[in-house]
Amino acid sequence: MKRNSRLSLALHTLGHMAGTPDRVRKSADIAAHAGTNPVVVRRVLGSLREAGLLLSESGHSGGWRLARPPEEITLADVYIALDERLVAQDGDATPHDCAVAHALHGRVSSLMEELERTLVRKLSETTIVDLQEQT
Amino acid sequence: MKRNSRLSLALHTLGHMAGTPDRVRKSADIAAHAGTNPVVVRRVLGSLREAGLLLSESGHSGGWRLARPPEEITLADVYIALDERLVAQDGDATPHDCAVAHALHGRVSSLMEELERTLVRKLSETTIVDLQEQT
DNA sequence: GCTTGCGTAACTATCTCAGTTACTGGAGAC
DNA sequence: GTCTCCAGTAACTGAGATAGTTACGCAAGC
Repeated sequence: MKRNSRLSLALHTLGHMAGTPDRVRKSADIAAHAGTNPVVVRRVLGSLREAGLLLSESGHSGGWRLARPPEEITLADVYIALDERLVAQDGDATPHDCAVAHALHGRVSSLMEELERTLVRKLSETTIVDLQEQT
Repeated sequence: MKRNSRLSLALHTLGHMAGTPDRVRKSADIAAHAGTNPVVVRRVLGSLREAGLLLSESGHSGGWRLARPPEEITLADVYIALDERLVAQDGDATPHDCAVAHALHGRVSSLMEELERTLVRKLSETTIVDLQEQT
């Protein structure tokens, strides 16, 4: 897998779960389907559990399942749960006593924040159920 | 310096150049002001020269200066010249014969591309002259 | 021809992040 | 009770990206 795979892995898995919400899935099976490692799956899905999107259980017949109806889980929920930033933030927060640096930081960072808000808003318009259908 | 510093370095430098367009600057001076290395400066500004935004000269009284009036250089020009992607692209281009992966990729990547276009459009509304003034 | 500054290659140092190994502990099967 | 299955987690490894650094060549003035 490559970069930004956490969000892809999470959404891909939830997309499948939305199709058969009652089925309990093991991290090993999820990993095999996604071409990655069970530990990676547990790490990523663990974040979603902390956010209240998933439930996990140990032992025989244990595994992962949705914590609430799939139509109540949006892509934004997942994005936020993973604390992703697909829009780069202006990292130049160095306290530079330079007017140009200030003006630059102000303009760029406010622009990036606006884009970030737009992204979340757009993501919230799609639920994981929508991932079943072809666009 | 930290991440995404190439764009910051470029814009910061051009912002100063917009203030005194006739002054020729050495990469060593620029590097000192930006807290980085002359070679890094030459690398970044070299991309801007290739894009026709800057001119550079060797030897005594050599250095860097704008290739055209500062009011004709927008932040988008710089962004594009550096081939930056502040909006992440959906890297999951793996040909997965999985309907969910397909639906996911389609929705997310089109969203990201739209954001990218919005970013460039917004950046093109600001010239490096505007970096002089406080917002 | 000496100095100055860019151009560039090559190497190093960090940083991030996925992948991996190994172990713990809980929950059901038997 | 214990055995097996599976999640939880810590710790390490490896790959990739990128800034920083060193070194050297070349061009332009003095």
